[in-house]
Amino acid sequence: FQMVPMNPELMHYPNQPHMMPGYPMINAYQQSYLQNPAQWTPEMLLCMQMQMQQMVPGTATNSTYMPPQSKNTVTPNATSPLSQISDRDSGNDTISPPLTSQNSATTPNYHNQPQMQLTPLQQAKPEKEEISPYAINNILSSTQSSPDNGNEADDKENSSVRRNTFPASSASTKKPRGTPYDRTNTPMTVVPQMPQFAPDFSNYNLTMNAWSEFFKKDRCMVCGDNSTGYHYGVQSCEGCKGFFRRSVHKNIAYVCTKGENCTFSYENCAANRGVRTRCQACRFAKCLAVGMNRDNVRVNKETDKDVKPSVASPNFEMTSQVKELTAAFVANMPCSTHLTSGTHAIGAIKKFIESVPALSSLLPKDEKALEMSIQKVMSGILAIRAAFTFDPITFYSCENPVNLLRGGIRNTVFNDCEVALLSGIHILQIVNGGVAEIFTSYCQGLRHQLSQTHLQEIGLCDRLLMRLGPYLNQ
Amino acid sequence: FQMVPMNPELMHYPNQPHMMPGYPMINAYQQSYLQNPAQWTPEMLLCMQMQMQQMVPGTATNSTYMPPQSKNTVTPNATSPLSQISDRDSGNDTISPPLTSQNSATTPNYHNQPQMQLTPLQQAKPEKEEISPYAINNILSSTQSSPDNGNEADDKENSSVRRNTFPASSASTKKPRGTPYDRTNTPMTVVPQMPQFAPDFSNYNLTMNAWSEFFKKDRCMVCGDNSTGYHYGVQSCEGCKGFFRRSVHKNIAYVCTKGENCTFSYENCAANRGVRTRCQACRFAKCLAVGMNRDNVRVNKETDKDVKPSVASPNFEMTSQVKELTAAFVANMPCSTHLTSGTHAIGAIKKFIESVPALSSLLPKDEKALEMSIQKVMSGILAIRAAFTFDPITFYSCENPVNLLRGGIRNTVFNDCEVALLSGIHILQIVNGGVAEIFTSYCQGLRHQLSQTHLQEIGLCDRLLMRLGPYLNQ
DNA sequence: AAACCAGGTCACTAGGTCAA
DNA sequence: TTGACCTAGTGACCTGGTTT
Ligand SMILES: [Zn+2]
Ligand SMILES: [Zn+2]
Ligand SMILES: [Zn+2]
Ligand SMILES: [Zn+2]
Repeated sequence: FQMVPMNPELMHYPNQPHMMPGYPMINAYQQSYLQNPAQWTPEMLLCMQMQMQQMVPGTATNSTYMPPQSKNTVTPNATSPLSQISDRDSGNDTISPPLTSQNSATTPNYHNQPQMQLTPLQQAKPEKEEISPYAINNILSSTQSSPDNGNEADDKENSSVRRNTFPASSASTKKPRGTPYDRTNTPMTVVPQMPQFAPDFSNYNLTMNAWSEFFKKDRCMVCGDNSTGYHYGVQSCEGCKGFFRRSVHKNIAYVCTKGENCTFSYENCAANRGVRTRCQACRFAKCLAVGMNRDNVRVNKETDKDVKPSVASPNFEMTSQVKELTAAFVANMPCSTHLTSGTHAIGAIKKFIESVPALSSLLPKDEKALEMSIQKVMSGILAIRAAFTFDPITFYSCENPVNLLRGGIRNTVFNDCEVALLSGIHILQIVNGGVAEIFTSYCQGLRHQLSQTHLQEIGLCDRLLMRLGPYLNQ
Repeated sequence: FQMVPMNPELMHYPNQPHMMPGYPMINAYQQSYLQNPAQWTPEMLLCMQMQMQQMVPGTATNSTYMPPQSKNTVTPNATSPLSQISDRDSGNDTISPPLTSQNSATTPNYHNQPQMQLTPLQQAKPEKEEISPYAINNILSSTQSSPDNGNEADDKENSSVRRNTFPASSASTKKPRGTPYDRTNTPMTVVPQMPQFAPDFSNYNLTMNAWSEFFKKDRCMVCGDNSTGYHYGVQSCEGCKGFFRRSVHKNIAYVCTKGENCTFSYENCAANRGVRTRCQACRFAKCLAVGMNRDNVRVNKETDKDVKPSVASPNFEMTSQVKELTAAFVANMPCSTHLTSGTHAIGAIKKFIESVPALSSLLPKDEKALEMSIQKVMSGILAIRAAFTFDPITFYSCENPVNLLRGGIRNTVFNDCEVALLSGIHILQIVNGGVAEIFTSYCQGLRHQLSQTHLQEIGLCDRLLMRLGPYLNQ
């Protein structure tokens, strides 16, 4: 594979997406999004991660370990780490002006970024040494900030004198613990200052390399920070892990005082690491929404017991029917899976239905009739997935129903249980009109679940239920 | 290492920088600066801190967190506590006899200062106990200072009796909270009154020791006070932290009405904690300039939706002196001109100086002596041009000074006013040692100007000023 | 025995307080 | 309005038990 040199004909900035062979497409929206770390949400990051993964194998989250509940592993592609990224420039905020104060009209100096010519599918060297599990510091440690003149290659710059920043303290690149916010003008700014696309895309390779490197790291499903593995069943960072543990231990019922008007609601609040500490209620709700499991928290101290569960009923118990449905969903088509084709989808749905007696008993036994029924419900199920999970469903165009489903909903990331319930309810509506007794049970389960995880959104359950069934099939 | 005794031959005060082995060089600007705490800016202090750090290891601010495994190498070099600072008179707002009441023209009594003979690289003792995070109280409480002879190891100094020379009322060492001004409304000097250089530098060691001790503490990037850690992303003191929080919460639109006369503005902002009329607009602007992050403030009240976020940019006006200088520069040797030869340069500089009475009055009237003086300043002026304009100065090789001037500066293109001021300041330093009143005016004008055009680069003015004068002529 | 994930630790920094 | 002091989280890092 040979890197194609930049062709000015290809540059359609900013209106047209920019394409490079071997790299995913970047359009104006994505670009502006990526260049503003303050707005990053884990949903968006995961979405782009997936794009990146398809184009640049090895970018995927290759965490081999899976939480015990859901062992079915995904990892579709072989993980081949790609080019070495020069995130030397990722931490260049040691010299850059604080971005926050006066970023009004300052044109970034694109050409001061170090020049690296890397092909996207290049082979990588092991890079094994001194990898900290706290991925933040991995980013940080690679930020011996580049000097102003990126042209001259001064790899040494070991003399601490050379640095341009003010605080003479030869700051250790480690982030101090317990500091939710980044420091300005220090190399320990956590959100890496990613290289930006030059207007003429002359630094496209460099930038995309940095991004694919960034996306190699697993993200916290709650706040989008670097995750340190699975905590309470969910990829999450140390902060969200500790926050969830403390909350459950103390049995705190947070109340978001803003409610519907809360400017800190999901998308603004707990959704990204810059503001995750602003509203505890929304953060905790998000924790639950992405599937953090209270049961994984070991509450064995009696000091924790005496505190009464106050407002929100923490001990929500799934009915056996909901449990059954969720288990079947997780076993056959969990949210973390990507359905790659129509055949794949049909097979998964079929197995899913067959594992739920309450559903399969309502469907025809005949193989061919069953297939027909599945065909009828599939489009809806795919739309649900596309709307409320990270599964991109690339093989099927369902834009309209997805828009219908997502309309007016703030947090559009649902967990396995919720998606399972939505799918089950949709199936029941289609094949049975919703008259079965199990239908009511599912609806109650969904309402209950949503009241836990989406406590902000009054009436969410009703809105969702009204959109399922025949509506989805047009 | 043996301390070299003071050699009167080395003292070229005030024209030449003062050098001592093991200590950084002090030039006229730095000296006058250090001796006037009312003018201290955090940029300048940090700049000198950096110098000090290079020469006196251990002066560095090593406040960074060290992970426990690397316990071995904290104090990499010998921290030299050097002399205890006797800033009794620093917190004198409550007790305050001496300097505040009649500090009109009192010559400081240099020889009453404690005599300490310490080598700059001396070993330090831990000095760990009872360190308050509110460093002001540390300064205040350190009035339990070491005895006069630093030679004898006074590890204990537990007796509160042995106190230092300065008149000490052993009153409560705690500073009352929230008192920017004392009750008599006189300027309060929380910034400690450092020992000053005697005219003959006979107390050089003592003074430098005190300074290196002073520079060990982290400084507030906004006002130069003792910082208590990072607040909103920036090393800052409790006062600036609280001020920033309140400002963001209330979303106040400050407006500076004073322009250049404002005491908290960029050019002479900062350490003037004692000045009665502290300008909120300029303080807030400075907070933003040094990188304080609005997003770190958790705003949860909607009390203030009405007030518009303000820019709070004070509009400055050039003083007549700066105007005069700039006009002369533009008329005779503007940046757009290329000086083509030495003769050309000399003629232009001569006409430039002659058009500025404030300069020409300081230079000899005699034609030949004037020529000599111009010869002395020309190399510096040419270096300034070569460094900061597009004039190539092909007829004169000045690579080293140009590199010195440009080092660490991002935007090295200055305008006419700035180059004129730099040239003027350089001339003053060379021919006059920087003692003329116009010198201060030019420095303020430059700071002022740079704060407008190079507002990204905090401390640029100080860095530039320290490089002018004798340094440029080697 | 290596990887992983519970709980725990404690330096660190938000907001709040209230005398001045 | 200010700012020295306070308290309540916060999260990078650790340790120990469990799984592979
Ligand atoms: Zn997180
Ligand atoms: Zn909220
Ligand atoms: Zn301050
Ligand atoms: Zn002002």
